[in-house]
Amino acid sequence: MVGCMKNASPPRSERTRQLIIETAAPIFNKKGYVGTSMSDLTTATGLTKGSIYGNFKDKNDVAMHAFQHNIGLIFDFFTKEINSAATTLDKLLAYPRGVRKIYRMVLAYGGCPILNTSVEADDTHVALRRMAVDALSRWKARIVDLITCGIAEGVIDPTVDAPKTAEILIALLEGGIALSKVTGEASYLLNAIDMAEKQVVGLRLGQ
Amino acid sequence: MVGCMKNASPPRSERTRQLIIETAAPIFNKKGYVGTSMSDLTTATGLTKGSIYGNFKDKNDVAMHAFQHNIGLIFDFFTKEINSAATTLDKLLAYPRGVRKIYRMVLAYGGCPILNTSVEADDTHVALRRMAVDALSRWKARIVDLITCGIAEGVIDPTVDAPKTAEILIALLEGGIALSKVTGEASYLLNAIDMAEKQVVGLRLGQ
DNA sequence: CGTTAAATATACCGATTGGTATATTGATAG
DNA sequence: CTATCAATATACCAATCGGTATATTTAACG
Repeated sequence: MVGCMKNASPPRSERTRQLIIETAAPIFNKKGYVGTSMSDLTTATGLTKGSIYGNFKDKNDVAMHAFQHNIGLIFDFFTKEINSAATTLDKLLAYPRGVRKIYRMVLAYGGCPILNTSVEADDTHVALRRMAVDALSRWKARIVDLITCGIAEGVIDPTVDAPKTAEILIALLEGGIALSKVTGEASYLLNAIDMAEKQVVGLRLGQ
Repeated sequence: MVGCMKNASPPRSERTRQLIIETAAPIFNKKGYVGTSMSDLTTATGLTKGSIYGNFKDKNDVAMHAFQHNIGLIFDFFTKEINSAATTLDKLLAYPRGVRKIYRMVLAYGGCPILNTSVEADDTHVALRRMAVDALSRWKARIVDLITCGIAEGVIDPTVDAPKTAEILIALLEGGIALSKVTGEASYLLNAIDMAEKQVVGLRLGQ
């Protein structure tokens, strides 16, 4: 039986699941799906294959939960940044400024999970690829919504192409992260952030 | 003995080397280094492992030559585009416009080899990573040179930050390619190209 | 033609892969 | 304390990995 569970601490299996996910998340992000082996995960977690396969169906299952975890971290961070911004323009600026705030951590974490998964996920990783695409479209939708909101408020030029602006901002930030990661030079990302910021400020109505 | 070789057709081994490199190049670009197996290469080339290992030291050796081949294709293309441009500004515009000209081919090829290698190459692929960084720095240097040239000619605003502009252009194009590849939507790249073009035009002296 | 050496194919190696069946552990309920 | 069952560990599987030693083919030369 599952027992009463008394609302106390989470069940043991749930804690190991979380341990596995949180341990696997940065590993998958750095080494990729094919580059990460189950033994990488047993070594890092201190668990055995029996424990991992008792909590997850297979490697793909672990990878997908790890990716969801990574996406959750990012979205939670930016949600907080956006919520603590007063104006619509500041909410939009939360993206470049948020990246600037945590870019060291992001690079140490292996770069952006969305782009990393996007680049690696060929046709053999359909599920992972779709998750990356979903995360991207949610991100884009948020930016578009903010721009639309800014237009409605009369603070953003109504002739602005919101989807186009969103895609450019995402391309700038994702490209900057990847290039700074590989070169070890922060300037790629920092310059891309500056450009993104300038782009957002340029949306303002009446110059 | 190696014979006279009479300057006729290239030696047989050189032809198989080229076959292996040209066959392996798009495979490595799509599936990555760890994602590509030697049996992938034997299947695709129709050769056997004996033949491949007779012409290359190991998998790394094949991958590096394949990467160099990919980089060569790109650099040759843009060199032609730049050389056929009349003015310095048109030479700079050759980058975004060149990408627009061949973006379908690039996406079908698996995206940009530089970014793909950059994202996958962690600390276990030091040599590949360095090749990607080298390609990036050569690309950046070319853009900086063109901007410097434009300033000297008096056609580009001398207050322009050349390295910063170069890094932004690269981030835009690389980000756009990766995002369009994973989403299947060309708009990411096309919008990034538009932005890059606008950025170059904005370098002009006296608006 | 036959010789020779280079180029390719075959057959195999140990190590590691993802995955599973089973044994062992550990906490909980009675 | 004991029985129970979920949770974890152990031991093993076939398949594939990168790589090599050797056999076979191929082509140029005298």
